[in-house]
Amino acid sequence: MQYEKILKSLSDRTRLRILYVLLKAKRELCICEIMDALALEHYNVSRHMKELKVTGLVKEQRAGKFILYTLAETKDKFINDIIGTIAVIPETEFKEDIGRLKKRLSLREAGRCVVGILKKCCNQK
Amino acid sequence: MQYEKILKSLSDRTRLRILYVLLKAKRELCICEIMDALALEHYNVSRHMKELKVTGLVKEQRAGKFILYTLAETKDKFINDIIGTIAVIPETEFKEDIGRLKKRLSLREAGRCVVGILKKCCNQK
DNA sequence: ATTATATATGCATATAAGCGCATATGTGTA
DNA sequence: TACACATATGCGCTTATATGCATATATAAT
Repeated sequence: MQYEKILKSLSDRTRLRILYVLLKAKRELCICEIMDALALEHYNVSRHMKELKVTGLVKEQRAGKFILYTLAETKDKFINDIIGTIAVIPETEFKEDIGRLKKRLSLREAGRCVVGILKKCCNQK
Repeated sequence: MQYEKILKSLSDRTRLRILYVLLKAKRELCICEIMDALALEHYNVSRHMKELKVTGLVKEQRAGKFILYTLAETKDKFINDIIGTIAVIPETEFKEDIGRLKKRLSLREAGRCVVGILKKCCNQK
Protein backbone atom coordinates (compact mmCIF):
# COMPACT_ATOMS: atom_id res chain seq x y z
CA MET A 1 0.00 0.00 0.00
CA GLN A 2 1.34 3.35 -1.10
CA TYR A 3 0.41 5.15 2.13
CA GLU A 4 2.17 2.60 4.24
CA LYS A 5 5.32 2.88 2.16
CA ILE A 6 5.36 6.62 2.52
CA LEU A 7 4.92 6.38 6.28
CA LYS A 8 7.68 3.78 6.44
CA SER A 9 9.97 6.15 4.59
CA LEU A 10 9.46 8.67 7.35
CA SER A 11 10.11 6.23 10.14
CA ASP A 12 13.85 6.27 9.83
CA ARG A 13 15.81 9.04 11.48
CA THR A 14 18.27 9.40 8.62
CA ARG A 15 15.54 9.76 6.03
CA LEU A 16 13.71 12.23 8.21
CA ARG A 17 16.88 14.28 8.46
CA ILE A 18 17.35 14.16 4.71
CA LEU A 19 13.81 15.31 4.09
CA TYR A 20 14.10 18.04 6.66
CA VAL A 21 17.28 19.35 5.15
CA LEU A 22 15.75 19.33 1.69
CA LEU A 23 12.73 21.13 3.07
CA LYS A 24 14.75 23.83 4.74
CA ALA A 25 17.30 24.22 1.98
CA LYS A 26 14.50 25.15 -0.41
CA ARG A 27 16.74 24.27 -3.30
CA GLU A 28 18.23 21.27 -5.00
CA LEU A 29 20.99 19.54 -3.10
CA CYS A 30 23.51 17.03 -4.34
CA ILE A 31 24.47 13.92 -2.43
CA CYS A 32 27.78 15.36 -1.38
CA GLU A 33 26.08 18.35 0.18
CA ILE A 34 23.63 16.15 2.01
CA MET A 35 26.35 13.86 3.31
CA ASP A 36 28.19 16.86 4.68
CA ALA A 37 25.06 18.31 6.21
CA LEU A 38 24.24 15.05 7.97
CA ALA A 39 27.83 13.91 8.51
CA LEU A 40 27.14 10.57 6.88
CA GLU A 41 28.90 8.41 4.34
CA HIS A 42 27.87 8.84 0.72
CA TYR A 43 26.61 5.29 0.27
CA ASN A 44 24.39 5.73 3.25
CA VAL A 45 22.79 8.85 1.89
CA SER A 46 22.62 7.36 -1.56
CA ARG A 47 20.62 4.36 -0.45
CA HIS A 48 18.13 6.42 1.51
CA MET A 49 17.71 8.78 -1.43
CA LYS A 50 16.80 5.82 -3.55
CA GLU A 51 14.10 4.79 -1.14
CA LEU A 52 12.72 8.30 -0.91
CA LYS A 53 12.73 8.49 -4.67
CA VAL A 54 10.88 5.21 -5.05
CA THR A 55 8.17 6.29 -2.63
CA GLY A 56 7.77 9.51 -4.54
CA LEU A 57 8.88 11.95 -1.87
CA VAL A 58 11.96 13.12 -3.68
CA LYS A 59 12.99 13.58 -7.27
CA GLU A 60 16.38 13.69 -8.87
CA GLN A 61 17.97 15.41 -11.80
CA ARG A 62 21.42 15.01 -13.15
CA ALA A 63 23.65 18.03 -13.60
CA GLY A 64 26.97 16.96 -14.99
CA LYS A 65 28.64 14.68 -12.56
CA PHE A 66 26.36 15.77 -9.77
CA ILE A 67 22.85 14.51 -9.15
CA LEU A 68 20.52 17.05 -7.67
CA TYR A 69 17.69 16.12 -5.37
CA THR A 70 14.63 18.03 -4.30
CA LEU A 71 11.35 17.28 -2.62
CA ALA A 72 9.02 16.05 -5.31
CA GLU A 73 6.34 18.43 -6.46
CA THR A 74 3.13 16.51 -6.57
CA LYS A 75 -0.60 16.93 -6.40
CA ASP A 76 -0.90 13.97 -4.06
CA LYS A 77 -2.65 15.37 -1.02
CA PHE A 78 -1.28 12.72 1.28
CA ILE A 79 2.32 13.45 0.35
CA ASN A 80 1.83 17.19 0.53
CA ASP A 81 0.16 16.92 3.91
CA ILE A 82 2.91 14.73 5.27
CA ILE A 83 5.62 17.07 4.05
CA GLY A 84 3.71 19.96 5.55
CA THR A 85 3.60 18.14 8.84
CA ILE A 86 7.33 17.55 8.83
CA ALA A 87 7.77 21.26 8.23
CA VAL A 88 6.09 21.76 11.61
CA ILE A 89 9.09 20.28 13.38
CA PRO A 90 11.20 23.12 14.80
CA GLU A 91 14.68 23.63 13.43
CA THR A 92 16.17 23.10 16.85
CA GLU A 93 15.51 19.40 16.44
CA PHE A 94 17.96 19.34 13.55
CA LYS A 95 20.21 22.26 14.41
CA GLU A 96 23.48 20.43 13.78
CA ASP A 97 22.31 19.36 10.34
CA ILE A 98 21.07 22.82 9.49
CA GLY A 99 24.31 24.36 10.72
CA ARG A 100 26.47 22.04 8.66
CA LEU A 101 24.20 22.53 5.67
CA LYS A 102 24.67 26.29 5.80
CA LYS A 103 28.40 25.94 6.11
CA ARG A 104 28.45 23.60 3.18
CA LEU A 105 26.16 25.73 1.04
CA SER A 106 28.44 28.70 1.58
CA LEU A 107 30.98 26.83 -0.53
CA ARG A 108 28.78 26.99 -3.60
CA GLU A 109 29.80 29.17 -6.48
CA ALA A 110 27.16 30.88 -8.60
CA GLY A 111 24.58 28.86 -6.74
CA ARG A 112 26.07 25.52 -7.67
CA CYS A 113 27.92 22.83 -5.86
CA VAL A 114 31.50 22.79 -7.05
CA VAL A 115 33.54 21.19 -4.32
CA GLY A 116 32.24 17.62 -4.38
CA ILE A 117 33.13 15.30 -1.56
CA LEU A 118 35.40 16.97 0.94
CA LYS A 119 37.94 14.78 2.64
CA LYS A 120 38.25 17.00 5.66
CA CYS A 121 35.53 19.44 6.26
CA CYS A 122 32.34 19.30 8.21
CA ASN A 123 31.81 15.58 7.90
CA GLN A 124 34.39 14.00 10.13
CA LYS A 125 33.04 11.80 12.88
CA MET B 1 13.09 12.52 19.62
CA GLN B 2 9.36 12.78 20.04
CA TYR B 3 8.68 13.40 16.34
CA GLU B 4 10.64 10.40 15.31
CA LYS B 5 8.76 8.19 17.73
CA ILE B 6 5.44 9.37 16.43
CA LEU B 7 6.48 8.71 12.86
CA LYS B 8 7.74 5.27 13.83
CA SER B 9 4.38 4.53 15.37
CA LEU B 10 2.78 5.14 12.01
CA SER B 11 5.20 2.99 10.09
CA ASP B 12 3.61 -0.28 11.02
CA ARG B 13 0.63 -1.51 9.09
CA THR B 14 -1.16 -2.86 12.14
CA ARG B 15 -0.84 0.38 14.05
CA LEU B 16 -1.96 2.32 11.02
CA ARG B 17 -5.03 0.10 10.80
CA ILE B 18 -5.75 0.61 14.49
CA LEU B 19 -5.49 4.36 14.16
CA TYR B 20 -7.63 4.39 11.08
CA VAL B 21 -10.32 2.35 12.72
CA LEU B 22 -10.28 4.61 15.77
CA LEU B 23 -10.48 7.59 13.46
CA LYS B 24 -13.44 6.28 11.54
CA ALA B 25 -15.27 4.83 14.51
CA LYS B 26 -15.41 8.29 16.05
CA ARG B 27 -16.00 6.70 19.44
CA GLU B 28 -14.15 4.76 22.06
CA LEU B 29 -13.35 1.18 21.17
CA CYS B 30 -12.29 -1.63 23.43
CA ILE B 31 -9.54 -4.06 22.57
CA CYS B 32 -11.96 -6.83 21.79
CA GLU B 33 -13.73 -4.67 19.23
CA ILE B 34 -10.47 -3.69 17.63
CA MET B 35 -9.24 -7.25 17.48
CA ASP B 36 -12.44 -8.23 15.72
CA ALA B 37 -12.27 -5.30 13.34
CA LEU B 38 -8.69 -6.14 12.36
CA ALA B 39 -8.99 -9.91 12.75
CA LEU B 40 -5.98 -10.04 15.04
CA GLU B 41 -5.17 -11.71 18.32
CA HIS B 42 -5.75 -9.70 21.48
CA TYR B 43 -2.11 -9.69 22.60
CA ASN B 44 -1.12 -8.30 19.29
CA VAL B 45 -3.56 -5.42 19.47
CA SER B 46 -2.72 -4.89 23.10
CA ARG B 47 0.95 -4.42 22.46
CA HIS B 48 0.40 -1.97 19.64
CA MET B 49 -2.06 -0.02 21.75
CA LYS B 50 0.59 0.36 24.36
CA GLU B 51 3.01 1.79 21.88
CA LEU B 52 0.43 4.21 20.52
CA LYS B 53 -0.39 5.23 24.05
CA VAL B 54 3.24 5.85 24.94
CA THR B 55 3.75 8.02 21.87
CA GLY B 56 0.67 10.02 22.82
CA LEU B 57 -1.50 9.17 19.84
CA VAL B 58 -4.09 7.26 21.80
CA LYS B 59 -5.52 7.42 25.25
CA GLU B 60 -7.24 4.81 27.35
CA GLN B 61 -9.91 4.73 29.98
CA ARG B 62 -11.13 1.81 31.99
CA ALA B 63 -14.82 0.99 32.03
CA GLY B 64 -15.36 -2.01 34.24
CA LYS B 65 -13.58 -4.94 32.77
CA PHE B 66 -13.20 -3.24 29.42
CA ILE B 67 -10.58 -0.68 28.53
CA LEU B 68 -11.71 1.93 26.09
CA TYR B 69 -9.34 3.56 23.62
CA THR B 70 -9.69 6.72 21.59
CA LEU B 71 -7.44 8.99 19.63
CA ALA B 72 -5.86 11.37 22.09
CA GLU B 73 -7.14 14.91 22.12
CA THR B 74 -4.14 17.16 22.14
CA LYS B 75 -3.03 20.62 21.21
CA ASP B 76 0.16 19.26 19.72
CA LYS B 77 0.12 20.51 16.15
CA PHE B 78 2.35 17.78 14.88
CA ILE B 79 0.12 15.04 16.21
CA ASN B 80 -3.04 16.72 14.99
CA ASP B 81 -1.55 17.26 11.56
CA ILE B 82 -0.43 13.68 11.32
CA ILE B 83 -3.83 12.36 12.33
CA GLY B 84 -5.41 14.68 9.83
CA THR B 85 -3.15 13.29 7.16
CA ILE B 86 -4.12 9.74 7.97
CA ALA B 87 -7.74 10.79 7.64
CA VAL B 88 -6.94 11.60 4.01
CA ILE B 89 -6.47 7.92 3.23
CA PRO B 90 -9.63 6.64 1.52
CA GLU B 91 -11.72 4.03 3.30
CA THR B 92 -11.25 1.62 0.45
CA GLU B 93 -7.71 1.03 1.68
CA PHE B 94 -9.14 -0.45 4.87
CA LYS B 95 -12.49 -1.67 3.69
CA GLU B 96 -12.26 -5.10 5.33
CA ASP B 97 -11.42 -3.53 8.67
CA ILE B 98 -14.21 -0.99 8.38
CA GLY B 99 -16.66 -3.70 7.37
CA ARG B 100 -15.77 -5.92 10.30
CA LEU B 101 -15.84 -2.95 12.63
CA LYS B 102 -19.39 -2.08 11.62
CA LYS B 103 -20.48 -5.65 12.07
CA ARG B 104 -18.90 -5.78 15.46
CA LEU B 105 -20.28 -2.41 16.57
CA SER B 106 -23.77 -3.58 15.69
CA LEU B 107 -23.46 -5.97 18.60
CA ARG B 108 -23.23 -3.14 21.09
CA GLU B 109 -26.09 -2.55 23.46
CA ALA B 110 -26.94 0.95 24.61
CA GLY B 111 -23.78 2.12 22.88
CA ARG B 112 -21.53 -0.16 24.89
CA CYS B 113 -19.53 -3.22 24.16
CA VAL B 114 -21.12 -6.15 25.94
CA VAL B 115 -20.04 -9.25 24.10
CA GLY B 116 -16.32 -9.30 24.84
CA ILE B 117 -14.08 -11.64 22.92
CA LEU B 118 -16.04 -13.77 20.51
CA LYS B 119 -14.76 -17.25 19.94
CA LYS B 120 -16.31 -17.62 16.54
CA CYS B 121 -17.35 -14.51 14.78
CA CYS B 122 -15.65 -12.19 12.40
CA ASN B 123 -12.12 -12.79 13.56
CA GLN B 124 -11.24 -16.23 12.35
CA LYS B 125 -8.26 -16.48 10.04
C1' DA C 1 41.99 6.07 -23.39
C1' DT C 2 43.10 6.83 -18.79
C1' DT C 3 42.21 8.88 -14.62
C1' DA C 4 39.56 11.27 -11.14
C1' DT C 5 35.38 12.10 -9.02
C1' DA C 6 30.22 11.47 -7.93
C1' DT C 7 26.97 8.24 -7.08
C1' DA C 8 25.08 3.44 -6.78
C1' DT C 9 24.87 -1.29 -5.25
C1' DG C 10 25.96 -6.36 -3.77
C1' DC C 11 27.02 -8.75 0.18
C1' DA C 12 27.70 -9.78 5.01
C1' DT C 13 26.43 -8.46 9.49
C1' DA C 14 24.15 -6.25 13.35
C1' DT C 15 20.14 -4.50 15.32
C1' DA C 16 15.36 -3.77 15.64
C1' DA C 17 10.61 -5.01 15.29
C1' DG C 18 6.69 -8.01 14.98
C1' DC C 19 4.49 -12.35 16.21
C1' DG C 20 2.96 -16.61 18.73
C1' DC C 21 2.60 -18.92 22.86
C1' DA C 22 2.31 -19.15 27.65
C1' DT C 23 1.35 -16.84 31.57
C1' DA C 24 0.27 -12.90 34.53
C1' DT C 25 -2.73 -9.12 36.16
C1' DG C 26 -6.90 -6.92 37.03
C1' DT C 27 -11.89 -6.66 37.37
C1' DG C 28 -16.63 -8.39 37.83
C1' DT C 29 -19.64 -12.12 39.29
C1' DA C 30 -21.22 -16.32 41.52
C1' DT D 1 -13.18 -17.01 47.90
C1' DA D 2 -13.21 -18.90 43.53
C1' DC D 3 -13.95 -18.43 38.86
C1' DA D 4 -14.58 -16.25 34.34
C1' DC D 5 -13.24 -12.98 31.30
C1' DA D 6 -10.60 -8.67 29.46
C1' DT D 7 -6.21 -7.12 28.86
C1' DA D 8 -1.09 -7.12 29.47
C1' DT D 9 3.56 -8.93 29.19
C1' DG D 10 7.93 -11.99 29.24
C1' DC D 11 10.34 -14.96 26.22
C1' DG D 12 11.95 -17.04 22.06
C1' DC D 13 11.79 -17.01 17.15
C1' DT D 14 11.66 -14.96 12.68
C1' DT D 15 11.85 -11.34 9.54
C1' DA D 16 12.91 -6.67 8.28
C1' DT D 17 15.94 -2.80 8.17
C1' DA D 18 20.12 -0.22 8.52
C1' DT D 19 25.05 -0.09 8.19
C1' DG D 20 29.95 -0.85 6.64
C1' DC D 21 33.00 -2.28 3.28
C1' DA D 22 34.22 -3.30 -1.27
C1' DT D 23 33.25 -2.61 -5.77
C1' DA D 24 30.70 -0.99 -9.81
C1' DT D 25 28.88 2.62 -12.87
C1' DA D 26 28.63 7.12 -14.88
C1' DT D 27 30.39 11.50 -16.14
C1' DA D 28 34.17 14.96 -16.78
C1' DA D 29 38.76 16.23 -17.42
C1' DT D 30 43.42 15.30 -18.92
